[in-house]
Amino acid sequence: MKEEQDPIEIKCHDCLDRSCATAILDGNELNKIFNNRYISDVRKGTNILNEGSPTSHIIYLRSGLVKEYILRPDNHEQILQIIQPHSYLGLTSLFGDKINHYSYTALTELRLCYIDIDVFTELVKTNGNFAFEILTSVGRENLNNFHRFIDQSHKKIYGRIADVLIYFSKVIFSNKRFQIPLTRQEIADMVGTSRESTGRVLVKFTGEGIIGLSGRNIVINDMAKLEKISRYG
Amino acid sequence: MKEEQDPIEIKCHDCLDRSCATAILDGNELNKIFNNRYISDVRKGTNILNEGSPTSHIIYLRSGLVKEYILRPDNHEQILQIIQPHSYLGLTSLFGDKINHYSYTALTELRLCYIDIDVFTELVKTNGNFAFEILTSVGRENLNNFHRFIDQSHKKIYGRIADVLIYFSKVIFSNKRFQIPLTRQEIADMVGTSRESTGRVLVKFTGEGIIGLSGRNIVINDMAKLEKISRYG
DNA sequence: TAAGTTATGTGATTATTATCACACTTATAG
DNA sequence: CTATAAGTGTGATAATAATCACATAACTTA
Repeated sequence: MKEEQDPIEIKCHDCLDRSCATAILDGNELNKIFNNRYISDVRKGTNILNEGSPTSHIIYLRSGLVKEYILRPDNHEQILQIIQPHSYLGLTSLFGDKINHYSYTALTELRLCYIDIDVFTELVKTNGNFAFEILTSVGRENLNNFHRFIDQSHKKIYGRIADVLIYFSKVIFSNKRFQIPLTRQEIADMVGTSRESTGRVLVKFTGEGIIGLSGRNIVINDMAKLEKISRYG
Repeated sequence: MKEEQDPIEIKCHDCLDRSCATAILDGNELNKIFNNRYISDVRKGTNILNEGSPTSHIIYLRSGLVKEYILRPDNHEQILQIIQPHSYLGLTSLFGDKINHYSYTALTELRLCYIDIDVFTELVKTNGNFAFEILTSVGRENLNNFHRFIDQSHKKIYGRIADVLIYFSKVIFSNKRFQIPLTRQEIADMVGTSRESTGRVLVKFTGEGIIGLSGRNIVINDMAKLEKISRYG
């Protein structure tokens, strides 16, 4: 945990990474968060939360990428989503039984803010507009995840892998050229196939000139074709 | 729409079907709902909402069973969940873009309460505790659906069908003997397989004495075995 | 830099399930 | 109560992807 780049004087109010929802809070409320948060920088590969553990803090992701997953009975991971900066980790779990239902691991270096759960809950309960904002973002996130899942459930692996490539290119990196922060096994874990099948599909796409591939470095040469595969493959 | 059994004099406050969340509302707030709701009785097979339509009301399910589904590009339905009495339809969709993301069809006769969306939203925004309650139930519902989906995504059809049977027996009917309110095709639509495969599995289960089957009438003879299939099949 | 670990690629085989074609049964509407 | 539609069961075949077994490559770390 290093705080040099974020000296204690920078209050939540002035934080460049603050979430949209906090725009609704007044100075007083923001101070409540400020006085009950701590910043943590963690490195790639760090396990942040495990499913089944009690929720003591809301974790806000200021920078970096996180994978959200569950461990299946056969010891395979099922990756639910890649979480981007300016999101809260595990909000959904929070309002139920205060148990984390998913696990979180850092895919890159991260900067996190831990906010005390009671303070956060208090804000939700006393500020209906804030609650509404949080509701909206939880709802939207759920909808996205759900749709991705449903979508995939009736696609063949070609379509599923195409989806992952499009997702990273468009949503995460906004670039046709990117370095995917996942192993082949993890890509497989996202779409529910085997490592071998995943590799085979990537090699096939490369052979057909749809993508360029070198280890984890990927270039999408023919987005139109990839989208077609996503739809009909 | 018949209202004989529910004369206009019965206010929300005295409604036997009212939701848990409304326990948080005071008399004044309940009256706001009362003055902006209407009751509708619909029969089996009625389409209540279509995905893509704008959300004008919150619909509260007082009695009956509803299927929530989306239409996939290949014109097959994907059933997301069977909704039981005392739930709101489409809450998740509500807080985002005010567009219904799922379709709803009555599996049995229903009694519904339509509540004006603006009135409902107002209550959420002005009563943080109510918001919190709604958040909690949305969160829980999402979690359940999500887990069911993830669970199924790595199971073979035997396990999936077993899940459906267990679900109806335990969750919906609390009985080992029940009449499933779905066609074979709809069971298939719940678990993402084909009608034929679904039928074959049911016949196989019957042959092994795990269930008794006569049309839509089902008895679970060997719950332990069914649960084993759900886990390892 | 060497040794060990982790990640990846590839072929052969097998398991699982979709699909097609058709017979048969049960509802539903006039 | 009959005609039409909707729902269901069954066998044969084909498509899809998992699994296994092994070779190779790329990272770690002492």
